Amino acid sequence: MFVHITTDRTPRLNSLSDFGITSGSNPIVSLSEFTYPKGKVIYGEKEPAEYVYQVKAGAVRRYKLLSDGRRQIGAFHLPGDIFGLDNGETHRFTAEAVVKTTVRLIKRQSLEVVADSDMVVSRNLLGMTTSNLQHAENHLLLLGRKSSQERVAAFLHEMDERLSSAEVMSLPMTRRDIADYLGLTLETVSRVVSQLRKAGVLDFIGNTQREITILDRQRLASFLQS
Amino acid sequence: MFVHITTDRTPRLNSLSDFGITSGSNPIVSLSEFTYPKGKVIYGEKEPAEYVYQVKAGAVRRYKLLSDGRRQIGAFHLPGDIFGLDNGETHRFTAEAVVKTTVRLIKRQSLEVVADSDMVVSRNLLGMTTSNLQHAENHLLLLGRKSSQERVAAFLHEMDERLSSAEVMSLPMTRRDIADYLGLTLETVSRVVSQLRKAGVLDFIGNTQREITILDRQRLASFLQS
DNA sequence: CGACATATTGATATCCATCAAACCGGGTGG
DNA sequence: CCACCCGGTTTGATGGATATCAATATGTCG
Repeated sequence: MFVHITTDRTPRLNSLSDFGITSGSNPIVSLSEFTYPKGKVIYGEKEPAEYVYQVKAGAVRRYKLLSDGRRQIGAFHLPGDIFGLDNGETHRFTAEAVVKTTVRLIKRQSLEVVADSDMVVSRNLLGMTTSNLQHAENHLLLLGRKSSQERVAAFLHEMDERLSSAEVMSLPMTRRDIADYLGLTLETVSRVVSQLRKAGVLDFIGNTQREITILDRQRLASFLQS
Repeated sequence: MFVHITTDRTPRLNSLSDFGITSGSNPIVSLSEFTYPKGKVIYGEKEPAEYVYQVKAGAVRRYKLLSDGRRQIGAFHLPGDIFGLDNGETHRFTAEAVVKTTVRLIKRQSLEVVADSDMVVSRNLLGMTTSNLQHAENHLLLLGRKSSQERVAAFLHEMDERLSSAEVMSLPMTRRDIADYLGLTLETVSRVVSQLRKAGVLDFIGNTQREITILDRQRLASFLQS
């Protein structure tokens, strides 16, 4: 269906460790790079899992859809993150570029071949899968039992840790994306953000609603509930 | 904190394959059995992950708690299921016996030692972790985006597949357990079950509300939404 | 049988969704 | 450079699904 490796791809020879995977023997495997425009599907749910990806620049959302269009985003992937490692023949999510995004990719099969003989790589795959699981498990608690305030606070806290450089975080995703990650509507997300702003917990920077500073991490954390 | 291996434990020598794990060399590792009464904690969140468990008889709930008591059950484990495989030093959930439950257990460390040299075992660990992840991913969609009817239908569908023997399924868990699995209240679960009963989709058997027959799988599936 | 846990059902409240309008910022083209 | 458009956001008014509170019914276990 989706041929994501098109004409302008730039194949490179590289090492697994550049992909964030340490290897005992550190063999050379082929890596390539590709850039997707904003909104482009990188792979679709149930498509054969041919590649594993690492975000080089930009952001990716990974989601499931119900037949009537309801969407649940399972995770956002930011620079450095690896995604698409489904340990199976097909992808269980759709992956889409949130903004213009450059990824590096590696053939799943080549990774598996190495893993079969290299215990270090094999352990790495298990480790990555485990951290995906851990993230999903925490998200279950959020989706099943937390209030809208707690959800938004948790999201901001997560993003603050992951992409805040120098006091300001620039959210690549829309309110709708955030809502679909948190199991809310975009209006509810917007209202809670406004509340937090009025409460002096955060503020917008300059003239955009995507650039946010956390003014009071202490108080933000107090909305978290653990 | 919790010493779950007490006096009456029955250590046995056994093979990994009896634990549902195939191994290339199939070495002998020690397995023991233990029985927990209804409601007993098997291990607590953040406790060191010393053992991996397999349900022999009974049922287990695995959950996280918020400080104010809100509970999210991540999974139920039924006979044959393996749980407690957290691939890390500590457990990320609390595990509790839903009813009187017998488990077999294996030292995590011994499993890891084998996995380090046996690629087949190693792949098995990855496979189990992946299926946990897959279950969690589907549950994210349910918790984030499905209606109470869809949730209860999905639960009944899951249980029908997993523990229905000969037309009748006997649910070991209470309405509260089901609610905490589905991110609902026990009253809402009860109401939806009543609806489904009035609609002729299911019925109670004999004189209990825990023994259920699905009368119309077709119609149950129509509540599922995919 | 009695007592306690669990389940059902009803009445009401609450949080969040939905519907709707206005606003804002960025880009485009006259 | 301004006017307009368009995607995204905010804010308001209202509704609805599910939570909460409460009473009754059912089931279980000593």
